[in-house]
Formats: sequence, C-alpha cells, structure tokens
Amino acid sequence: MPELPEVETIVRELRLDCSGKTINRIVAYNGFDNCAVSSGCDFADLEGRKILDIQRRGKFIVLVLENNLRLVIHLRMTGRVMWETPNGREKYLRASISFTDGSVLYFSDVRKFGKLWVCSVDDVPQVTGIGKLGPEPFELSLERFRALFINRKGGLKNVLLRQDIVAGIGNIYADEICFRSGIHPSGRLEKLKTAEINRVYESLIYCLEEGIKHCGVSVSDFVGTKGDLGKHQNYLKVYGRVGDKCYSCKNIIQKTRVAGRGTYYCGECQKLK
DNA sequence: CCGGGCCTGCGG
DNA sequence: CCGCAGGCCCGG
Repeated sequence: MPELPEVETIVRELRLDCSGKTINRIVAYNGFDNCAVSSGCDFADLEGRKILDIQRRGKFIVLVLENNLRLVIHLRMTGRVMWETPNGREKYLRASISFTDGSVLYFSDVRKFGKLWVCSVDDVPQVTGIGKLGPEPFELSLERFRALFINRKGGLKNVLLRQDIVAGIGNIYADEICFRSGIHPSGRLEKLKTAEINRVYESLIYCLEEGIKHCGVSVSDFVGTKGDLGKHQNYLKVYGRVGDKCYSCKNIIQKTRVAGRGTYYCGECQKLK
C-alpha cells in the first residue's frame, strides 16, 4: 500500500532514470480501463513528447510532459511502476509506456484500483482530484499545521488519513505517527494540548522522512521501479506488530479497528483521551 | 462518521 | 469459503 514515502521513492527513481526520455507509445493491456483521459486529450497525444520532470503530489505521481501535458498515476493498493514485469505477473500488466530509446516502463496492478490520467496541466486538479488535496507535509509549517489541527474535532487517526487535510498519509504511517505522538489512534483532537499537537507535527514529519530514508515499507506489495524492496518495515514501531513487545515499554502491542482499518498501538504508551 | 463498492490473493 | 488487506469514492 504505497503512501507518501513509497510514492516519493518511485518518483525519485523515475526522476533519475526517466527525465529527458521521449514517449514512443502507451498501450493498455488485459482490458485495463481505469484510465481517465480528459476531453480533447488522448494517449496518442503523448507520443513523441519528452518527459521534462517527475513530481509527486500526495500519493499521486505526475509526469510532466511537453506541450503542457501531464500523465498522472495513482498506485492505490497494489499498483507498481517498473522497468520489468516479473515472470508470472504478466496477467497483472495494465499499461506500458515505451520510449524512443527502446526502454519500456510498465504499470502493473494485481487489483484494479490503480489509475492513470492524461490531461493538460490546467485540468490536473479537477480531473485527477489532486485539487482536493490538503498541503504537502514537507511544505507545512508548524504554525499552519496547528491552524489545521487546533479546534478540529475527531479521532487523531481519522484526521491523519484525510487527504484533504494533509496529503500523503495512509494506514501504516498513521499508526506510526500516533505511536510517536504518544496518543491513542482514537484520541480526540479537541482534547489535545498545545504540546501534544506540536508532538503530532514533529511525528508526522519524522515518520515520513524516515520512511523515505529507508525507501518505503515493503510488507505486502511495494517494490521500487527496479524491483528492489524498501527497508522501512524493519523500523516500524507498531504497524504489523500485534502480540509483540513495545520497544519502548515492553507491553504487548494491540490491534483494533479504527476508521475501518487494522490499527496497531501500544495501550501503555498511547493512552486514550 | 460509518459502511459498501471497486478487485484479487491469501490465510485461517 | 469467508474474512482480511486498505487506496479512494460515494451515499446515508
């Protein structure tokens, strides 16, 4: 389940390997129809266009092309962007982008939640939903974060998962942020003190930065563009650790359901408020 | 704020 | 065979 650090890992790899390449052709496979092409645009419009830059917005990958065109990718749960399709996974191939130098970038997805969009730069916010995203965590000052979180009602994890408040956090990092903050995932925002909100901000930045530093979490499906695994699963404090001892207090990590998702926490370090 | 839908693989 | 995995969207 790619979240901000996993998507950032992909984007950094593509920026090194993909910038300057010229698209030859884009092909959809296996009845893949989860492509949204805005009116006046076509896959064929991308042919012959050079890739000028690769950007990330929340969990979206944005390929910046000539002629103000954009190819936007969201991996959702199991989407992958890779230079090779591993043997046995051909049936999950959804699209390919071939370049004039002969290289091919593949989009594969076991489930069919992942999505591609083709549109002009002006249509990106509306067509892809990027326009509904809240600020990027790394462009968010403490002051602005406090303005977003202070006087807001709701459970901490619920709010962290909302892409329209802060972009890029998913289930794994939400649990890790709650743990580092020392707050129960269901802890009410309206009961947090100033120091605790500050702690959430610090934890948010820290957990995402660490995830990027370790090239993402590979617990289920995530791999980089060359098939390499992330390493951050080895550094998680609570996610996936039900029944194991808390590294901080030695009590047993609990699992429950919050916001409809599996939620891991330490009942000792994260008291409910 | 919750739950169902979109999908498929996997483990109990 | 059923429930879980959890990205986002939508309706209630």
